[in-house]
Amino acid sequence: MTRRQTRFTSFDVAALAGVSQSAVSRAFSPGSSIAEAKRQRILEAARKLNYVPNSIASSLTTKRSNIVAVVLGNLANPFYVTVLSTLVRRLQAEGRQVLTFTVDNGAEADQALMRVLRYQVDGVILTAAQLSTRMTSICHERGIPIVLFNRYIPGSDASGVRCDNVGGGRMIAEAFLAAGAKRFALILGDPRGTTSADRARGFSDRLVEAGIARSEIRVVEGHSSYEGAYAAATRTFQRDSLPEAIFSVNDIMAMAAMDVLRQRLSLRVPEDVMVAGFDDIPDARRWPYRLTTVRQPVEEMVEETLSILHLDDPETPIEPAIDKVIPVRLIWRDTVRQPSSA
Amino acid sequence: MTRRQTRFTSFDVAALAGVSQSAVSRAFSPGSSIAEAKRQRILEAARKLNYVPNSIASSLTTKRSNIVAVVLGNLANPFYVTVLSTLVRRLQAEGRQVLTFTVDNGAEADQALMRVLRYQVDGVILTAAQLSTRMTSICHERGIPIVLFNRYIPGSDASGVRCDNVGGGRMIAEAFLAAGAKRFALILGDPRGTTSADRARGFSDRLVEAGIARSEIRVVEGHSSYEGAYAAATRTFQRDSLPEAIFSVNDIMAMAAMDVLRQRLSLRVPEDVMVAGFDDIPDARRWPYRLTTVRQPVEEMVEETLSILHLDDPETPIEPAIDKVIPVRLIWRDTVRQPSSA
DNA sequence: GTGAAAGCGCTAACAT
DNA sequence: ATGTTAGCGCTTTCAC
Repeated sequence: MTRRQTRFTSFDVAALAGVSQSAVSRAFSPGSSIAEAKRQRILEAARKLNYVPNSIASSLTTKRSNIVAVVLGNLANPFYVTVLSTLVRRLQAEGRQVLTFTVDNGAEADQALMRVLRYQVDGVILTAAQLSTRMTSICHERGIPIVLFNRYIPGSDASGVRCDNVGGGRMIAEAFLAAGAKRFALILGDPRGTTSADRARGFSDRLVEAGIARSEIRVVEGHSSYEGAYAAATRTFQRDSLPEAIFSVNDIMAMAAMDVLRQRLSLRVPEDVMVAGFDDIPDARRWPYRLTTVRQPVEEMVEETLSILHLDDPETPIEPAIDKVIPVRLIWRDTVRQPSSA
Repeated sequence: MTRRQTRFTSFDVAALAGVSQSAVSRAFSPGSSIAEAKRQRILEAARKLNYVPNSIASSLTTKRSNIVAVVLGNLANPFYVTVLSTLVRRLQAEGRQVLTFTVDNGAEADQALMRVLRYQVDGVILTAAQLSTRMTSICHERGIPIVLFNRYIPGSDASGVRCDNVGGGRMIAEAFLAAGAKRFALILGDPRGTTSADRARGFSDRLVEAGIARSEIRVVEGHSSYEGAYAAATRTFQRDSLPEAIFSVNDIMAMAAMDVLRQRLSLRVPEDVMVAGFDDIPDARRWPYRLTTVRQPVEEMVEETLSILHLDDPETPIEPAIDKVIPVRLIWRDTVRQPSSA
């Protein structure tokens, strides 16, 4: 089987249907003025030739590709899998394509972006990566809107959508406080990301407000991954010096902590140690975790992201950086003792 | 901030560098004949203007987009997350982009493909979806290679890469047999896919060869998802009529079965009931599952897929449908009793 | 090695 | 409503 060199073009269809080439173009552009009968004839001819318009060619003239780039950190954290699949489903539904990129967690996305820009993408959604301000201005110069998903870059003029990370951290602190905890541990994620830092800050600040000394909050670097947190928890937690409550800035690390507690130290959660996470990923909702956590409203965040992108009306000037913060809520499950009053 | 209408083109760079436009093109095409000094001067000018070549325009002439389409079922099964991320990493490394598509599990990918074809993609990788033979011939007509990942379409002339599903099913049967099991259950996945059917067939055939009556193999529809399998297992398995060994055609459903067994029926695995899966997803490797399973060699399967795609030399005629089957191996963990001899 | 010029397959004025 | 024409930003002969 050899490859045919040239696929059919609108000229071929035009010839077959006995019309002009521009008529073919119109037949495939919703809302353009063409007689319905003629359009049908053209569509018929197109079907015979298995013709579909060449988007590459049309992008060249319209300067719109209908492609959106999504830049992700690694997919080891199920939360970002949910984000990606929500984004893909949503964008596909409105007839757009998704160009997927991964960059190492916390690495600069500049290089990836540079490559993406060649494709005249209509917009960029960036999650889990750093971005230089030079890069954001390059995008702006070209009129490519870019929105940061669940992170912000201090001092940057890029828009972003995120959930209330600080508020979520506070909620966990309050839950622990209500359960009477006095000694805490805090498992941190990616040190370069604002997300982890914000959640940690909300948590610590609330504790300090309640009169807890900072020295009563042990800080552990979990590196945002199950493995990283598992190793760190194994090193840090010993039967003789245990915190009463552990807050992990994401669910995947909270699961690792629970595994260490229960499997290696034969401790019970929440009776011996309480644990809480952040994200509300599917895995942590189920037995044996049933994790108390803060839910990120992914659907809503995605809608908000898309609305900031303004994919429909590219003429809209890119808005001055907006920073949309979406409220979160606490999901009570089984890993934090709940005061009976609640 | 308003959007500038036109980004810089090779003409702008040429003007700034005092050369012809074609020189600029050459400066960005590795291996084209241009004096090194001149190329540097051009690159310098390009940097000043933040110029990057427009891939859309170049695709129009070269007929190659450097884009590969990946069509996936839903991402709820972590195995496909691994596949996607391996594919993305690998393709990115060689300078290609990935256009990601999802279609409902088992649904036809025809429509998605039609859309993808507009983008002159250099190749298509299809996982977890059905495809009409009409569609494969349309791709072939256009010289777009397509490879089926972990599935095949009987009677189709599309190439495919898959692991030895039948062989893997047999391995599990043998493991169960060696442990002395006599009554079995088999949790099926997507009824429209060949993958689930092949694994099930290998399993059943081996048992029958060993003298087990087909009536001793209870078949359960798990619909390929955790939730589906959890519901089915809850309905099917009761304390008074239990199989001795359960084979689930994928890990995610095996995890669901274990959860039902242990949490709802208070049974022990493997002491009371043995369980085995297929895929070897990260989650199932860990406590509390430690699942005995068949590992799919994803990296190898991806390499094979890419090599069949022949992205580098598009002139190569598309090979007659090749059906590459990669051997698998059994990963012994804790959910199947292991004869001490082994 | 380098520049001029002819497309690639479309869309968008512009006529009619 | 329809056809004609001029690009979109590149790559690629083809001369020189």
